[in-house]
Amino acid sequence: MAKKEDILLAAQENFARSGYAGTTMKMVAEQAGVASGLVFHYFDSKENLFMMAGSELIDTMLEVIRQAIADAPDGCEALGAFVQAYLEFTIDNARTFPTLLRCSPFSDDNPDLDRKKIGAKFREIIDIIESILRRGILDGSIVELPVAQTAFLIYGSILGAVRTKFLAPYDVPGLYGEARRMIVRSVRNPECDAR
Amino acid sequence: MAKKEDILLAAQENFARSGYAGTTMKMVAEQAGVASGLVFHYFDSKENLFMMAGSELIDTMLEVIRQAIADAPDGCEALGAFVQAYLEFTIDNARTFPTLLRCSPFSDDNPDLDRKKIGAKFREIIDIIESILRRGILDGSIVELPVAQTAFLIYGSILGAVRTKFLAPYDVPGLYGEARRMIVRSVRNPECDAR
Amino acid sequence: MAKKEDILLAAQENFARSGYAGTTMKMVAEQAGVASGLVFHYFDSKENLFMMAGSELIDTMLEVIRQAIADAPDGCEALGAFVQAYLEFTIDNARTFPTLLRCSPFSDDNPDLDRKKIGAKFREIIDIIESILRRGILDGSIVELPVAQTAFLIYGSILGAVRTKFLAPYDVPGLYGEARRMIVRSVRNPECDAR
Amino acid sequence: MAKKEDILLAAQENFARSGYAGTTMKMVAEQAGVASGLVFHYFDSKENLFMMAGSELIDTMLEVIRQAIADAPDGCEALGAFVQAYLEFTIDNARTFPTLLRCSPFSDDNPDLDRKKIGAKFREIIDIIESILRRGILDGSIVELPVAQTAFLIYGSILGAVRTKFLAPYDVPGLYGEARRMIVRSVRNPECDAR
DNA sequence: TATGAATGAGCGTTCATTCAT
DNA sequence: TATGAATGAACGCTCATTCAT
Repeated sequence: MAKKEDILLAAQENFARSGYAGTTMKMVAEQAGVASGLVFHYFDSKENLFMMAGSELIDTMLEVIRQAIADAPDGCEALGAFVQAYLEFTIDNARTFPTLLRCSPFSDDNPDLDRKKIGAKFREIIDIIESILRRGILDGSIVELPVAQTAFLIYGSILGAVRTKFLAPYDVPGLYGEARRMIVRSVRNPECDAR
Repeated sequence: MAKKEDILLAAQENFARSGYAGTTMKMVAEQAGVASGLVFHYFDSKENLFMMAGSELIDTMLEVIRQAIADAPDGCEALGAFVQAYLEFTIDNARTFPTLLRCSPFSDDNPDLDRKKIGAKFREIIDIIESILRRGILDGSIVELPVAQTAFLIYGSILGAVRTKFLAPYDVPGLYGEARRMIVRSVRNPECDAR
Repeated sequence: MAKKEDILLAAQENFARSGYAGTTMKMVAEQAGVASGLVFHYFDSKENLFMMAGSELIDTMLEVIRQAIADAPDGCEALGAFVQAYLEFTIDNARTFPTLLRCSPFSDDNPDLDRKKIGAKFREIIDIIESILRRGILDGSIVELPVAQTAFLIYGSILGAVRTKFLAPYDVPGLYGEARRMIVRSVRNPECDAR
Repeated sequence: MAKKEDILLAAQENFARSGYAGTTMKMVAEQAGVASGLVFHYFDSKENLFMMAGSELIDTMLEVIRQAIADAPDGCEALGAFVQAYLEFTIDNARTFPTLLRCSPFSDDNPDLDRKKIGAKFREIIDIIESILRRGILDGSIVELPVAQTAFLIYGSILGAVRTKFLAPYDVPGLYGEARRMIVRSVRNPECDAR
């Protein structure tokens, strides 16, 4: 049983480092310290292993995020807490997180992959942002705006920052802090006294 | 001569559709209507073909963008024009543009690829945004903010919108218009009367 | 397990018959009756397979030769035994032996090949000849001569005979017997009463 | 016309350096400073170019050798002159000579090559050695021995020395001088007072 | 004579997957 | 549960050769 978890962790690290095409089942098996056959025994196929690796990450992340926004006093603060929790999660899981980037529906890693199942989980993230926005509009901390589009754009902005940090070869100090500020600024109601 | 261009176009479309790993040299050759050897004759290797395909796209795009922002009256308007030109370019080149996403330094397509040369061209885009921001801060149309980080974040936001439109399986009507509005809103000086 | 040996034997025969460039991995796999992937599974690359094929041959040969010269009463007789054992080995292993010719450092088969490891084993052969010569000079059965150069020349003469027999399209009956006689004659001390 | 000679020289140097399989027609064309098509225009095929390159070399060498042995007083001296001329030729043409090794019927370079025509020219070399041996036996400077086999063995010994010098990674100072001495010693009539 | 664009068969190699043990 | 031998389709790439100009 422990070996199944070893394999999943090895997969997350390898997919994070080398992408889907750049990761071989043998690499995963070797890093996990098992025979390659066992990887198939537990995970059936490379595609499935990839999705399982991503699923486990996103489940963990959703839990962390839900806790982080639970106590926010208003929508605007909830949004700030959301962004912060998301960005912190990427840092706390720096060795595995890029797998989540790669298996997301916004990724360019491998367009042939069937992302239906995992797509639903990413949809949950968007839905959380939407509900935060709605709450903020209701309580006056966020300006009137189209929640559906804005939710996608906010998520896109977060991913933009994460991609810059994890994938691009540029060193941009203070990027994450500025990202949070900028996102909040782009939706906050100026007549509100928050933050 | 014409065949060289046929190959480049076929490459741009294939890389856009199927990604780096998902595109084979034979696919490119077939779509271009040439023997596979000719692709190597002109472009030496798959990696080089990929970079050439991206280079040609980004050169064209840079030219379009520079013209678009040339006549803007102030920094804030220039930023709006920049975003609009970028997004329009992705629509006008919908069949080839994703190649640019994939060869960018912010991509997760293939981490082993050497993006040095093309990275410099993407750096140019960031630099343009930076100069727009500086101009806007000077002329009062944009609030005081750290230009380096903000430039990256704005570019990340644009890419977020583009990824949502081109890669993700969600249909979000009006996304591009809202993206422009949101980006401008996140930096505009409210005391200014622009737009 | 048995398949690994099948592959090695098939490689030895193919490299012997067709040379390095003229042998394809598919030819080897087919003759061995396995899938081509298995050849790489066991031997990693064509170059490594070539070297392994040669190594196995030379190890076997060195053993045979060392036994053959063990009981010689003097240096001159030892040299005769050496030459005879070498030549007999080429006949007993006629279908595989040319591989040894081709992977030797004296070969013109493929100058790009890294012959370092196998070169050391060929060096052992030269060393054996040197020690035989020294012994013969000491016991008076061989004339005074520069052992280093002579060892190389004797080995070269043996190879000359072997090349004539295996590679050249000339039929020269009695070549091997005459080769042995001539080599011994070229170093024997005439004042000695041997043979 | 000069270009044809440029190509031939470039071929001789490339085949010498890289062998038959390791030399491409493009390499030859580039070194000769011509388009690849011209190589085919003059030489039809790679195999033919190889043979032409070898032929030109062997013709030149045969001429040199014939002159060298013309004035020898007896067979044994003629043999010494032959060996010396051969070895000197390899040094004077160090950059091209290995091509001759590679296209000889004693080579392991490429067993599929049709060496019929060039084989005849190498046969001439063997015949020269045979006639020298016969002359020496007649005039008493060389011991009674089977001329056919011995001619092959002497040529093999010479090639052994040349291979050691040109192909093998060993540095053996004085090898050529010792080769000549050893070859002569292996056939000279001791009752004769020569050299 | 001279060019180099164009062809396409064939190569070494990789790797997801299967399966006997 | 666990191994790793075994498969074979598919890939990037090479290069001798042809041919229109």
